[in-house]
Amino acid sequence: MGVEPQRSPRTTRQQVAILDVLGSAKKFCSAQQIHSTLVRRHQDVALATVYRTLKTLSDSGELDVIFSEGEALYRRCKSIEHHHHLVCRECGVSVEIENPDLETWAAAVASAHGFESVDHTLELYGTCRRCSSGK
Amino acid sequence: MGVEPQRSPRTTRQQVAILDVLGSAKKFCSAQQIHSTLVRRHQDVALATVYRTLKTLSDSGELDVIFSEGEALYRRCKSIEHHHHLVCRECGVSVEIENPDLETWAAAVASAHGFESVDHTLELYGTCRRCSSGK
DNA sequence: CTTGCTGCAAAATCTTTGCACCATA
DNA sequence: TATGGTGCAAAGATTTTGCAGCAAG
Repeated sequence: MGVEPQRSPRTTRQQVAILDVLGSAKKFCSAQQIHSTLVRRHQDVALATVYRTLKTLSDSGELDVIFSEGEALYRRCKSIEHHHHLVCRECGVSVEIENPDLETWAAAVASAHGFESVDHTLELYGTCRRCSSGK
Repeated sequence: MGVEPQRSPRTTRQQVAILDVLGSAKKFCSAQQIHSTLVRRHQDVALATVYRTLKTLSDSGELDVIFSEGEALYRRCKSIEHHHHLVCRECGVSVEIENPDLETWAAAVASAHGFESVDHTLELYGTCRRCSSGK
């Protein structure tokens, strides 16, 4: 078994601020967006630090990452279990969703083609009620 | 319904060369990889043209795109129907797979949360037989 | 001939990294 | 006070774009 990546041994003002932004966001955010939010809140953190922190946190599994249009988007999720998201294309709001059957299906398809240690990515993109009524 | 994006009105040596590389590839390739292959084949095409052509082709639906680790990977697929892929993390070989039930599930989950015009991305990543036996 | 496509180079993004300094534990 | 974390600036990587010239139809 692989060893779980460790969390940093020190708690800093910057990390707290970044986690705070992620905690109050119900959407996936890019490093740049988080950085802007921090600046707006007068809690400046260097962009490089935002990137480093997000990488560390996602490596340790504390953040979920999705790649959209060439950039990484991060979100702190409630569930630690494997799950997926229903994301609004307009505003980015996202809902955590589950699909237990998918695991079984994925494993079956994989072994049928001789693939091992299979993993999967699944995200749903749509327009949320608020955004579709807005226009 | 939306109008299907059009294919370019002119057929050029460059486009043919790019489609040829994609046609002989059973894996998802990045723009850079396609460019390298073209150079290796002495069919040089400017990198910018490769990017432009790939964008045009994927916009018109002739190419499937997936984002992996921050870069776009393209593949010309056999089926025009909506489908997914089982991709090898090591060598990139991919197999086209289907999951009809997913559409139904996605639509249900979406409407349950008030989302409209939902779309989804699903890709399986694993290690193919050749790669897992190789090492 | 027309004008869409290409090549080239510059630039825009997103992300990473080297290094000196700061601050947590 | 030791050393992990941070800030800053520079560098890397991927992708886009402006513009002049080429070439398909």
